[in-house]
Amino acid sequence: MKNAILSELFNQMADIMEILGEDRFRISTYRKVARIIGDTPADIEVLLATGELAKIPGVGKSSLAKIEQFIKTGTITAHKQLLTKIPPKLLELLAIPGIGPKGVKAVYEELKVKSIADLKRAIKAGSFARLPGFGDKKAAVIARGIAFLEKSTGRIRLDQALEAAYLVTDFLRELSGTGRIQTAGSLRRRAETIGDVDILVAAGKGKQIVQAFTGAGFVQEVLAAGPTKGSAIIQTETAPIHVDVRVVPAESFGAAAQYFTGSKQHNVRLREIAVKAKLKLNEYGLFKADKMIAGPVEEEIYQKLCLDYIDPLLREDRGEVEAAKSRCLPKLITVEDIKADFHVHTNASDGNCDASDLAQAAKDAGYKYICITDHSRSSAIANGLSPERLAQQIKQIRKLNEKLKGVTLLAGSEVDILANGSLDFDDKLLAELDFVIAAIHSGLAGSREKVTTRTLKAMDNPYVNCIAHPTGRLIGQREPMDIDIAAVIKHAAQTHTAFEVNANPWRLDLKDTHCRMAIETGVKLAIGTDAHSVAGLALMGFGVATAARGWATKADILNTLSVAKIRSWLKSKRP
DNA sequence: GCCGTTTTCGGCCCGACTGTTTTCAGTCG
Repeated sequence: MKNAILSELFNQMADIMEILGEDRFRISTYRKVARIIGDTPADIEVLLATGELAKIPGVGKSSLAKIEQFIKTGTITAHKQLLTKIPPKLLELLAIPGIGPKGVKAVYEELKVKSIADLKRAIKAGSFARLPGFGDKKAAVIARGIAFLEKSTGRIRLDQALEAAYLVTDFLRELSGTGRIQTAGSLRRRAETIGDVDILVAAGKGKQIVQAFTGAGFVQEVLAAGPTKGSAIIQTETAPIHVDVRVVPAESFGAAAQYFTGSKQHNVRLREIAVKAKLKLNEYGLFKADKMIAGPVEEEIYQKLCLDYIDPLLREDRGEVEAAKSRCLPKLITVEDIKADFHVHTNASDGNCDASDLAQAAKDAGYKYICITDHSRSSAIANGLSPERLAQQIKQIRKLNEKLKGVTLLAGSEVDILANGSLDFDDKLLAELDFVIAAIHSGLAGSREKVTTRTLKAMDNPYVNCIAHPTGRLIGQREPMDIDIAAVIKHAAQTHTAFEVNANPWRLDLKDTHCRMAIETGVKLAIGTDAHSVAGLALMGFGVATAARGWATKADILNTLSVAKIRSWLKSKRP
């Protein structure tokens, strides 16, 4: 699949054009095309061949020609030509917080800086600060930016961002004079990774609130502190995290929540609609001439723009604005709809509690059933169960069920898909189980053909109900397998196999766009926390949010079925 | 480069904060 590299090439062309100071609208067109290609789960080659690509708004003749040239030849002439105009390493400077295209252009032309290493030397030698328009303070900002870039791994996981958000919101709540507090930005949208944490607070005295925040004990470094915005690096248990606190007047709280939740692209769409209706939309409200017609309440912004309210989870400019206009947004899955967890481990394999603990915890969470899915024998590191131990566990679970009231344990297994696509247990044993999830745990770096074939073959087994973490990625740590996602989704629909949405914030696998593709193909999703402890069950919300970001409704999610209905759904695949 | 319910040419979303300024450009979100 060439989507990622192609998206990168368009972004790179935009970067270079920015440094060269070319027309900004032209540049934003390149960025838009990059985003469209990067966002789509479908293979760009297929989209091009079927003519679908040409139909996407924003992709015009010129972009289409470049994409076609890349598919045919592996390069884009325009990209190559742009690359001759600047040293390629110069582009890495754009990642430094505090320096943008104009700054990069200046240090390149005036100081012959060609890389981050060059820039560091120029700052140290003092030549950077002597450039017109720059100075000692700017030099210090950039030096800090480079240090931050070098030590940070980039974006953080959802659980880390939430930890920071709780820390700061709890602090703000204790201050006098603060009203409503709302998390915004990519965290509110539950994007899979978070750049920085945005928190809104309604209050009159902005400067005081900002000063209190930037002076708090958890603040490591203050980046900015004005009358409405404070920006700081804060120290959490897991990582240093960039947090922005914005103070807004109560009458603008809804507009600010809308504005700062984004995404950027979603907001652009909304402001375009506003402009066409001769209105102005900003973080203070929606205005007709100078009169505010919406502001305190977020829902009213959408209402006054003649749109249905769009859930933050959908605000990515992936068709939600059109759907809101034509009143056909999906009714998204919520945690309240969830009646089960499909993926948990006990101390029989690598978990730290037993099945009865999990049953009680599931009941406490308001679930009707929970599926015990310990590892199979090939996952030796995880103390995977032998056939004998699994048979034993099934008996135990049946016995435990006789005593349980209000909650049911389903006997399951997370069965390894072996190198040749066969399963770790034979069919006779699998037939004893209520729910079988198959998973690849080894050979994840295998070829596209190999990992795809393994998964396809596993789905052919009549006892496999679900594929766990289908792409195998670990966010920020391990790339997904090079699997043909379109092919496996199609086969899942044909074989009546569900796909897992692994709720662990390290995984979120399937991811949002793949969830959407599965749903559109008619594949059911089973959300599993992959919990190894009672506390792990609480990760469910991340999985629900990921599915909802893929436009999932209650009907798409197996976790919403009653025990009776899930049993009958599971039987329908069996011989 | 893209697009069209005022347009096939002339537009294309909005504001805060900072630093180096003497009224604003650059960067960021």
